[in-house]
Amino acid sequence: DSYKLDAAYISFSHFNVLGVQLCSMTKEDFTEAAGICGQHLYSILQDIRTNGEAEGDTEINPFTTKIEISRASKVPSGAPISRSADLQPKRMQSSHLWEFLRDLLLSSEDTSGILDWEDQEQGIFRVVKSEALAQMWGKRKHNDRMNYEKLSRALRHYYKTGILERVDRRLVYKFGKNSYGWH
DNA sequence: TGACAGTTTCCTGTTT
DNA sequence: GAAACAGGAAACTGTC
Repeated sequence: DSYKLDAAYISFSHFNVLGVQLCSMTKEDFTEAAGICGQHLYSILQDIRTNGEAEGDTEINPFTTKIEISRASKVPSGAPISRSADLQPKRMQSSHLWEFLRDLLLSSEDTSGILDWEDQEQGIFRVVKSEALAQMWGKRKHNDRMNYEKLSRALRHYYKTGILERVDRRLVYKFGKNSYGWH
């Protein structure tokens, strides 16, 4: 968001490295790994290395933070940077429930009042038709036994990870600090 | 093949 | 009484 880049076009799979390793990459290594955004990303990295944190950008980017937490911890220190033959960026269709809800809220298609924003600026939304929503989710996951009880249990797991925050109202949820893309 | 994240399923109890 | 919420526990599934 800060650099007006579409994260979907960045090959994050090639950056399973520590910060030290990242900063020691040559320009050729970096641009090869980063794909079509390589040149631009490399100049941003050089700027950060030279000037420290980008001016006015003291917040942690939740997207990159997510990558660090979920991927980097699995890579042993000093592991070589992967060199996949396929360096083309891939637009993955995520199957995560909260992203499904987010995309439904943001989509222009008619959701027949199944899910609605209460306050988009704060990320607060309401489930209007609980069972219909569960059926949509079940359809996405090819699971015809899905229901709202199970869906809501999955949503409650998000409270402890900060993807969602509690709203003490029935059928009302709020995106938390570790969610993104709904603003 | 094992570890892990993200659910899914089932359950008991509570609140609205 | 029904629907929704809360959260523990274990199983399952896809990815790395």
